[in-house]
Amino acid sequence: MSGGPLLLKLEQHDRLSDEEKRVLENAISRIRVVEADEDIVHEGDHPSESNLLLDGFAARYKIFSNGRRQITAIHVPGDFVDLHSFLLRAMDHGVLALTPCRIAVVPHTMLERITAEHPHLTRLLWLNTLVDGAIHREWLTAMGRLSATAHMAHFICELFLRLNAVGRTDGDTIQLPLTQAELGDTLGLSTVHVNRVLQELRKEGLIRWQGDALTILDWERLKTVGEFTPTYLNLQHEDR
Amino acid sequence: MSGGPLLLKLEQHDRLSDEEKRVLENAISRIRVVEADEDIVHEGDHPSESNLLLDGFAARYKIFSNGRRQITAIHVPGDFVDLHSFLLRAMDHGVLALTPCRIAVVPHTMLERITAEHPHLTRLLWLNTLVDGAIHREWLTAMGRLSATAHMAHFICELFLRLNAVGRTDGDTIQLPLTQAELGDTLGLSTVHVNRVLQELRKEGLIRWQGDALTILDWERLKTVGEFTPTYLNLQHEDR
DNA sequence: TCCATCATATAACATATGTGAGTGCGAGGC
DNA sequence: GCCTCGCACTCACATATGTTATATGATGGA
Repeated sequence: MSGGPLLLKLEQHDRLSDEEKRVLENAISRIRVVEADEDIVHEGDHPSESNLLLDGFAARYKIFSNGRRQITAIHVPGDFVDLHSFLLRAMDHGVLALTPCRIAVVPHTMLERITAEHPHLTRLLWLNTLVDGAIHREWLTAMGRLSATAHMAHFICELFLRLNAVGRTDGDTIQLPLTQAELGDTLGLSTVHVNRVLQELRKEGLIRWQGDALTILDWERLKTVGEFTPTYLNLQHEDR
Repeated sequence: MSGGPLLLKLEQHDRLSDEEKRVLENAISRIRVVEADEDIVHEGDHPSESNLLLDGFAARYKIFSNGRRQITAIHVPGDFVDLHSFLLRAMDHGVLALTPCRIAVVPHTMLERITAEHPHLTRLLWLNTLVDGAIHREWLTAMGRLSATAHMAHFICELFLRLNAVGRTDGDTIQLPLTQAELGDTLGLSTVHVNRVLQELRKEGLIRWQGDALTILDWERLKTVGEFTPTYLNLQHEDR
């Protein structure tokens, strides 16, 4: 049952047969726990297993020599943080636990077996990495063409919907366990500017953020400010 | 034989059996030609086939209501410009022909057949979309954390290597059939600033660019300026 | 041959965002 | 109960990049 969140997520895209569910659950070799601020996978590793996040928040990131950092993805429960390492082999980035994380480990040998024997399940796993790609593209357009404020609004909208899709929202509030510095690394902004932008969203009455709890106060206006349309998240159900 | 460039590209990653090659070639239903500045696929489409670029340059892009545009990928011969539509179903972006393009069309029914019958080939196609994702991540870090000049240098290095991998370089020069406005849409810059940055790279003796022909005059320094390391392109050969 | 069009190039100016420094608060260690 | 330490927050100032406008030259159509 430990594969719960992944099942939940794959089933958003398409129906799974009972056998497929069983195969997925059997693919998990063990459960791992990673402390906050530790790497789940290191850049440059050649992992022989992939990590499915069951609980907690994680981030994919790249670091430059001089310490600048860019976060390229934020992961929430149900996300396969490094499914791509199955075929890409070398990690071109690290994956960091932003909070304590509970993780289901899936050996690549099991993934290889799935690709050999379960075409439909294979397509759903492939699809999973394609949605990652779609999110990357959306982030690229937000980074390239939105103001810092709009980008922040966009990010919050996305994260809300992704958490909502795995049942991790509480009304209009979500847990956002990032520091402002980490948010800056995510959006490509300085920490100072992240703070300015947050003040603005608060002053406009769009969000409240205290401790870890972020509440969307005006969903419609936040969406407008962030020029957000959720189609790229592929949260609808289709045959694949 | 029309699948030539794709074979070339898939074989960079791993060896293809003769049967796999045959299957791929038979998957192509027809050859299409698309004029420059026309869409190869429209945003919002639900295509029933995917497009493999044989000749020409193409760009994936998103447009905002007010006309701002962001290009999220530049495609060169050998690239599958919309393989993801096989599973994502709806196009979350358009694909534009930057030059006249010759394209091999692969029906999704054939892809489905491949996933059912040819696991290894399926993994290589999946891998292809994963490399797209790796490039997206690299672009995200370049957008978020590099100066405009460094970003431009990085982009040029990448494009050079990708063209080189499919035999489309001529010594140190490549064809770069983009306008400065298109380059701006690619890098998230204004046209004016693209021009400034190009002047700088020229003044520094790093590149020459006349007409379509871009020559890298000082590869080492260009790499340094762009903080470029090519591992993310996955141009080495491994078993998958 | 002329004209319209488009791309490059440059200038003057506006502004969004970065930088460096410092304050204050709250949590956790001893 | 004190002392760090990290984090949120703010200020003054610097600068990279955007904006608007204009000139110039190449290209292709009528």
